[in-house]
Amino acid sequence: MLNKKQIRHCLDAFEEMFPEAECELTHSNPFELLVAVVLSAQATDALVNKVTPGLFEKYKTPEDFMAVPLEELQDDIRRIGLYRNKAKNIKKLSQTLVEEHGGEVPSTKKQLENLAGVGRKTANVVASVAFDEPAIAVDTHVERVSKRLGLSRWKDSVLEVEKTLMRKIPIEEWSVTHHRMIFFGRYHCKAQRPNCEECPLLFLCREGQKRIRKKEKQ
DNA sequence: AACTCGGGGCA
DNA sequence: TGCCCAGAGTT
Repeated sequence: MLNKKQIRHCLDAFEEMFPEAECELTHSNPFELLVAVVLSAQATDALVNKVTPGLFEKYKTPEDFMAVPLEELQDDIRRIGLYRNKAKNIKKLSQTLVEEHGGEVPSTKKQLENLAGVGRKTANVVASVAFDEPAIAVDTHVERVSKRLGLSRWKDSVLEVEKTLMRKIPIEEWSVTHHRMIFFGRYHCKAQRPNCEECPLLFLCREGQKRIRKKEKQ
């Protein structure tokens, strides 16, 4: 596991590589963000962004989602994948918003996690992006990057990764770091072919050095 | 912890 | 073709 100085190196490198990193899901209010994040599970942002503009043109409020027949909503989001469950969840979630939150999106992680189709990751993203609550949403990118760099241990669960990052990163940097790590993971420290040769963090990355050695042997 | 849902993108 | 993707819910 990295020490404090090494962690600072990581945060600085993330900033230098992806200073403008931010949530890429197109949305103009918390409700649209919530729906977009629910839809984005196991799908790419690019794909979700192709569907949501038209979707939000048609559905503007939780009531709109409640009113439409399930089959019609499923058809509207078919291209995204996992659409059967997602359509059900969005209808159910909309009903909960209306019945328990006055039609508004709640701002706390706990309230968000109680909504259908919203797990810890989605709750963290919405709380952080829409309401500026301190949170680190651990998706596959953040998890992979954390483990490769040694910001967390290999055998850590997703929850343990989140808790470790929260412990090691200053709270005022949680949000930016979250987004920068996602960009770092998607464009640089990729799951399949990480670009270790051109990585500014190779000097402190055991996984990267291991990969380099392996490549040199071949 | 493992399994399922699932179409799209990419090699 | 085969494999992976900004996960959540159930068993």
